[in-house]
Amino acid sequence: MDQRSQRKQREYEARREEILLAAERMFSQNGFFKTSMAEIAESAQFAMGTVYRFFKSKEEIYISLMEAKVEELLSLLKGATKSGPTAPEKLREVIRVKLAFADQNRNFFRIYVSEWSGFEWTVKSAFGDRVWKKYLAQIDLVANLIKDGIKAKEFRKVNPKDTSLALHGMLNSTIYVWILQAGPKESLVDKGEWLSALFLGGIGAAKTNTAL
Amino acid sequence: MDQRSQRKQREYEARREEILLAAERMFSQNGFFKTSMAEIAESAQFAMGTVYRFFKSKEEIYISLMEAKVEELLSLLKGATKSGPTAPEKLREVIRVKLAFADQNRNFFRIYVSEWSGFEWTVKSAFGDRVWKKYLAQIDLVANLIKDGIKAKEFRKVNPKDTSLALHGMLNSTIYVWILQAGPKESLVDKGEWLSALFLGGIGAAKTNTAL
DNA sequence: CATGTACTAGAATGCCTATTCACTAATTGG
DNA sequence: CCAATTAGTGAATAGGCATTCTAGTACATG
Repeated sequence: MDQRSQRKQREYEARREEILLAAERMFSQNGFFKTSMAEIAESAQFAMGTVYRFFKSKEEIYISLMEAKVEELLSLLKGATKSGPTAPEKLREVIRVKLAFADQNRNFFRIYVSEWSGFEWTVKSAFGDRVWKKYLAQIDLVANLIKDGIKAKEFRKVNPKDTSLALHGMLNSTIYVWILQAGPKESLVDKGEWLSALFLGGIGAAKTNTAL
Repeated sequence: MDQRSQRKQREYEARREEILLAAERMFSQNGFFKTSMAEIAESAQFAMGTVYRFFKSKEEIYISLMEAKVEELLSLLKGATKSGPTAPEKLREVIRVKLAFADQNRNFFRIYVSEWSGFEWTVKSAFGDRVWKKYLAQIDLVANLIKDGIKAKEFRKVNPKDTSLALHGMLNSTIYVWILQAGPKESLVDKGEWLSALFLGGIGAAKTNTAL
């Protein structure tokens, strides 16, 4: 009996997951508005009525999707900020982790980067708000890392939050164009090294910056 | 007779312009999909039918809007790349110009940054394609500047295109968050200096990079 | 078995909104 | 001042799509 209901529970989750995966596929192809519930249902191999047993609305699907992934990324990044001994090393790990995640989750990132801000229309809803806050949490996380680095004199004095923001922008645009253009050959993660170098040392021709 | 038709011409343009302005207002508030033709018409103080005398479709309004602005920005940037004597100085000017433009065109930038890529759904149409190309032209413009700087040993050896892309990402995310959060007090352009410094010298604590 | 319960299905509903249309008002040239 | 052309109007049309509803099916329970 308990066994039974456990299995049920698992199956329920599995189905829910399948719907989310299907939704991710469709959203990443056509964006939120141009994806219809019929398409999601079909792609998940369920009837529309069934989809509605798992999610109250199309928006809820979308938000669930975003929230789960953003959370996952956030926790990965948290791990990264605890990796190496010095701030620069931690930072490099952060960059690597984000790129690797993007590599692994192209569909999601397509949505994420292209609509991350397109929240205009959702931000008001309590859910969208939560996702947005988690995005800001990522920025803050790295901002703190930078702050520590400054204290340790590993970084020069900059505004941590602005700097973190700039870094994320750098990464996002790199990721986005990579997703749009790259075949599976080029590795995104490979760009991590030089992005780190760029961020740490800048583009200037000065005597090699040894902060690395 | 000729005089008359000139005046007509001018008035026609003026009305068209008003519609575009109204559309910009609405799109920047609610995005493309959540803005209805009725709203645009009302905001422009015309009837819907009239709007359709000027534009074939909602999409055409949107694209016209984007195209005009992107073009303007592109030509401003072109000017900037011809400003100072050295590449780093030109680069600083590029950054300043883009920030100033964003400052002046907040509504547009709200759309631009949040949907720049959201072209998923339009990119196929010939128009959207043109806009996208002009965006890439901006990237290339700066990439060339960087290439020149490398030749002149003012910059270290980097991949110009990737670097340009990273710079634009940095700027875009900075701009976007500024638009979302700032009251009119803080000046966006003021951030130009340190963004230049960040990009040229990085965040590392090394001996001051004198490329500036 | 008989009966209730949980799932699944996909057609029907109802709303929303881009676009068109039949009409009125203005302008123009003679 | 009068056709005739052009500009402007907003209600009607039409199609799309999120959501709901009714009905059928498997499965569990007693």
